[in-house]
Amino acid sequence: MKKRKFYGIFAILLVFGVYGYEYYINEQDLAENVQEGARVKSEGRIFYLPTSTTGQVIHHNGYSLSYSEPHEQAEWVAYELKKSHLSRSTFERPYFEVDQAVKTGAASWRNYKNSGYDRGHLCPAGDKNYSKEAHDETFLTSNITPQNHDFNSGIWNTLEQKTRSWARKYDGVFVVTGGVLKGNMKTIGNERVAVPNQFYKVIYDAKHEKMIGFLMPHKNSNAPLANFVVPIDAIEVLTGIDFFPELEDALEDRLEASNSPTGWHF
DNA sequence: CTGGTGGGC
DNA sequence: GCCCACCAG
Repeated sequence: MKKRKFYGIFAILLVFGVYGYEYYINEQDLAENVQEGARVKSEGRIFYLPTSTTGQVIHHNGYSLSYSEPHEQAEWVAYELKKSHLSRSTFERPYFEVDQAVKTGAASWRNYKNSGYDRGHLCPAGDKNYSKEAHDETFLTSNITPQNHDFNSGIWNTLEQKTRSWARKYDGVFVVTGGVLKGNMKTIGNERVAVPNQFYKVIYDAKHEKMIGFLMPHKNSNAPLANFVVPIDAIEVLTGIDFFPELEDALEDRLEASNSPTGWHF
């Protein structure tokens, strides 16, 4: 066997070996994620979900959500983004499916057809590329909200990518995200899916005990992400949701209202 | 990465 | 309903 050929085969085996190991590790992670009531037990840590203003909390394998029937979308979606979830591989986009776990009936994807709005993921598919099952689960309509394409593919996408980079840098983060379902909103489709005027994202770094919140108008912007940082409390007042109830008091004081919270590297 | 449309069977 | 090609920020 020639040396070049040997190294070629060796490289291929190495690549498959690494991906195989990551797949094995991720499957173990999924099995360890026990969900009970309003709590998610993850790696020995009890993670309290946000409060629900709608009374309809649903747990999927990769994320939980609180569904607002009047707005035909989730008021929040919450999940842990582990460092081990980050993956270079990707999966083919499946078709959107109505979430059968929503007892009041989740919105149909047809509301979005020719609406001029994207079917915008709340929990991004890009955060779930560690397995096809987890990836496809993000294509339930309960995880979707109407978004301007420029916003979705613009600054919102930038924030989602920054979140992934923080998960890599800080060894995982917890994420809660959604549209602000308040005030006068446009609707789309027969089921009148509300188009939020603002979107928020709350990110919690459990390892370093720090938290950051973003509030963005529903329009694209070229401004730096740091310009959209707000105190978590401001998002709570706006939405009526309590994020991370058991941690909030201790961390809230530490989070300054400034545009560059300590510890978060932009 | 984030998404869309149109055509064929 | 599903799959494919092709498109844009």
